Amino acid sequence: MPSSTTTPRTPLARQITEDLRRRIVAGEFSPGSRLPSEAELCERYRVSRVTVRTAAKSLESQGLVDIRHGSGMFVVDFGGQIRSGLQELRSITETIEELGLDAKVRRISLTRRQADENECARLDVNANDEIVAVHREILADGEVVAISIDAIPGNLVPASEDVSLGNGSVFAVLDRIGLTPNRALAEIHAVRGSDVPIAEDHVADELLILLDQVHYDRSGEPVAYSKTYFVEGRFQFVILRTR
Amino acid sequence: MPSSTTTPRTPLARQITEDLRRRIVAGEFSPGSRLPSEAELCERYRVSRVTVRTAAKSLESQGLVDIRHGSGMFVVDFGGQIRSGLQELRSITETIEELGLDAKVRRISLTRRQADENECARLDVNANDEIVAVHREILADGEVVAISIDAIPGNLVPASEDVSLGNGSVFAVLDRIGLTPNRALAEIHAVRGSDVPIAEDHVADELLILLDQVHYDRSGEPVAYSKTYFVEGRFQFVILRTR
DNA sequence: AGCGGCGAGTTGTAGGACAACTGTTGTGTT
DNA sequence: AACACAACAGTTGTCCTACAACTCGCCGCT
Repeated sequence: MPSSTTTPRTPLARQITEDLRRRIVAGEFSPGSRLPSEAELCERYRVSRVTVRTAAKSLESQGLVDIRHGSGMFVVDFGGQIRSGLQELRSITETIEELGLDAKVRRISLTRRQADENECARLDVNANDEIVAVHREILADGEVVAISIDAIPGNLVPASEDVSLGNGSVFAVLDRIGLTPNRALAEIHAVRGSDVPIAEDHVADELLILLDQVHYDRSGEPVAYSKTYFVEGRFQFVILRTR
Repeated sequence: MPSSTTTPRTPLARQITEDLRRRIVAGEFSPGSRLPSEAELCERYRVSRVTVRTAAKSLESQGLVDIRHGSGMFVVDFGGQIRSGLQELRSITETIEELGLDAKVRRISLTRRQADENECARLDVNANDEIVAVHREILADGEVVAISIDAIPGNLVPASEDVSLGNGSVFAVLDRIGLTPNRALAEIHAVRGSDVPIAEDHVADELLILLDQVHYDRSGEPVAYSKTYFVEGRFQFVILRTR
């Protein structure tokens, strides 16, 4: 491994993808309307058509736009409202705030302890290895919408970061220590409130959706294992399915 | 509208995307391994690099491969097994069969009736318009894994197709009448077996995951509204979340 | 009015060239 | 021997130009 690793700049195509995505979800282009042609976007961004096309294709496979041969690129129209989908890897609080709600996080506990059997398998660590476990409640407009358990291998997190783990986003901490997750494998399950290990009394009779996911960094190493229990009816999961 | 509309051929890039996808999920390239370089794929498929790159990018945004600048394209490794994700728009039976199970469909009923309030809103049809409703059970290896209700606006389906609707895939019928869905907006809910309208007795105590989705064709028109109830634990939902 | 073809505009594909990045290999220094 | 660094080959990212395929409205013809 080289001694000094300079981080490569973000590719142009990705920058343009992000910019267009922001503009679309911000409503700059109304649903159903046609976006500027590839040629126009080339001038606008001062890049080649290849780059614009790469960005466009990316948006298409995200389900945000529809590219029609010979006709143009159109903003997908889902009855007037665009919602944030589950397939994009973003923090829960971010998603809540994008819906215009007030997001709050309450830390319930933060402990360093031995990994259990399940966590060992998911995170690919040895039995008895230490992990940092954070239990939290996520509130939208003062109402509990989700309960989460995040587990990170202890050797990845310096003890100095422990305190900040419970406060802000787990993503932010992972970012800071250079372990940005760029994909996750998520299982979806339906569970009863009484089966949630850290549930409060008032959810015992509720149904919840469990998002059971392992986050991987760009090198393919698992960096976090999280179980997030969403209270049915208080948080709407949406998936854009394509093709 | 022109009198004769010839369907355009499928773009090369899409064909290559599909072929590579099949090869990858079939295990032709082992997880973590490097795929042939773009230049090699160009020769293999006899297409330009633009086309190969378009296909590659598509696979990347599906979460199947990881493209690394200066290094190559690698099959994403999720602990050794690649599973079919929920974000791809394919029939349930196809998905089951890809997992190596024996898929069967049992039609419970097929009726033409007035659309209810919910269906009107989702399908954007007028109250009292007729719809074709199909109730089915989907079995994997003889066990019921899902119960589905599919609703299609009656004016879209010639009565001659009614009989085939209950037997094969709903997708196949929609294909035949030129209404191939190319995207869907899906909500995910957790429900009790006792809340499933057409449930058998034996699922009353089970939990189910409801996939509540509207299918749109390429022109953006809703062509089908389906509610699919999956028995928790018998069908594993997986989502690949990226970036 | 209706039909049909033409043509401008747009996306899809081709081919060649160079820039940026990665991993390895080799070389020189300590 | 161990380490730092330069060179290099291989790969993906971007650019340019040109043409093919497709869509849709315009216009003239019947």
